[in-house]
Amino acid sequence: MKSPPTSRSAGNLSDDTPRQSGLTLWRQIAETLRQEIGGTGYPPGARLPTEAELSARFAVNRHTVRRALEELSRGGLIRVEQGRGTFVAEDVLDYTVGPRTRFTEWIHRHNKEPSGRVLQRREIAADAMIAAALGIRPGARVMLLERLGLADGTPVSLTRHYFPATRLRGILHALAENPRITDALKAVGVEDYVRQVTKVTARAPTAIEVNLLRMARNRPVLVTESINVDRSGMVVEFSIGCYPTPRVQIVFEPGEGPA
Amino acid sequence: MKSPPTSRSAGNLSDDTPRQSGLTLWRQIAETLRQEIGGTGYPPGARLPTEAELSARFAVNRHTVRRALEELSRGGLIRVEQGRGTFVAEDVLDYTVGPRTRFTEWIHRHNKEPSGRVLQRREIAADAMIAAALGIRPGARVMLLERLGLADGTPVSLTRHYFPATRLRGILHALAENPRITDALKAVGVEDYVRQVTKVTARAPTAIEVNLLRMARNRPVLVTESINVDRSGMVVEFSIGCYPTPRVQIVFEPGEGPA
DNA sequence: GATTGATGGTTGTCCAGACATCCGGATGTC
DNA sequence: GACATCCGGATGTCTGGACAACCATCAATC
Repeated sequence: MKSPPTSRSAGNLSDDTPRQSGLTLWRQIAETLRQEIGGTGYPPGARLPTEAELSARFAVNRHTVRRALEELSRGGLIRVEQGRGTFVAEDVLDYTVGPRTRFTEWIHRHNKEPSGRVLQRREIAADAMIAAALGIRPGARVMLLERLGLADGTPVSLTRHYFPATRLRGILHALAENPRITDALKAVGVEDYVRQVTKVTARAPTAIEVNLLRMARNRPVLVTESINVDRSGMVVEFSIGCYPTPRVQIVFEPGEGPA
Repeated sequence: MKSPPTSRSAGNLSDDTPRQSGLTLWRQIAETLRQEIGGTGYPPGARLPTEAELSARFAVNRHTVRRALEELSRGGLIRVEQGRGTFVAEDVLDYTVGPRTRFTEWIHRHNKEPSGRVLQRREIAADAMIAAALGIRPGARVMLLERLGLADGTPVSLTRHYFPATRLRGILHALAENPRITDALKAVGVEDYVRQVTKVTARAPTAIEVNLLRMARNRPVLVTESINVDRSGMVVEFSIGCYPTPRVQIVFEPGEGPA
């Protein structure tokens, strides 16, 4: 059907994109699609042609199209779903990290409805990392709360919160009754707390995270580690949060600051 | 040479890893390598076997090995270099973002020798984004400094700094004479300055960034945007920084803080 | 009416091969 | 000695094909 191995440095894509000699095919295809998506050719949420259709259009093998789609997917422009198709990604959600970051207010600020799903709530023994963050000895009792955060029903965060059980008597009960962490802490006597330190990294998501956050496997998650202290400086919480890019991006804004 | 299509749900990898039915081959291979790298089988910087050797060892096609390596590379565990081989990644460098973040001190804190390479230093007209950040009108004169930061000779940051030229008379000359930004600002009368806001995102790197930062194409860069103000609150600098993951990770630490 | 099963369409994985591109050392040349 | 060239080895790109896994829908069955 086609000429053999195809000396790839000449000729044209059957469609509009010329085969520039210096650039690989999949990059050219990715760039073409990127422009079409950016140029209102496809609105957010719209479905792209299938891989077979695209490979026919650009007159390349399906794998080459897949390479281009993977690139766009990693960049966050599209979302690929097995058995369904590929879709243009939705808008991003700024996550403003400050001394007083609260989930509910974050989502409300974006005119969306916050909700949450508790995945775990139980007592565990502190490992070395948790102990160091909370300033307690390894093995001490720690309350773990794992929560999936949603904005208008779509997942935007996956957070694990660790509370020092001995310091905060009754925190497990309080967490069971109060969906909001701020309320639960208030119930055990912590009127106010501020974020002391936040650490940000990016990495590939785990399978579980992909599932819960409903994100593509090949997009990075932003990972934050933060320590919250009360007004007296006592550590009341250590939390690790995962956020799907590019649905969420992190904005940091230092405020008046305590200590 | 091999049995046909190979019903992949049974049998063993020729080496040590069993073909668990539920897991894809490339994931199993990635996991095996991940453990071997983690378990001191390969120290940081060590070279892994070639793709051909690995595909022979696991008795799979070279493409399957490549898929596994790509995964590890995206996760930051290894670094793949065309024509040379694949290597175990080095340690990470914490980038502590605080009100008083200075490049030189950052690197010194890690017992490394800071150095830099100026890529651009010229006057430009402010576009909308820069103007908004600096609080000046679009089109106003702005001094641009683009710099590659190195620690012990390896690139760790790529930053673009924008200074309001009319406010900071003589800044171009000062920058030409002083390698350190802190010194240059001091030369034009800015004794001290603090970071007002920092924004963090992750995205795929551009080709230029891959080159300058000597990083893998398929690892994300952390992107920061920050605004620095002097003691009176006047904006003296707006900067955009790119940092290669996982060589660099960002730690935020709010300090005493001003305003 | 609800569950089950079949079917077609779509993305995901794996194989096999060919050639391009890049790196680095060896070799040859001036 | 300095420089250019060649060449083997390594990763990068592209093709072509086969099948697996998953999704949505519709038909058949209970």
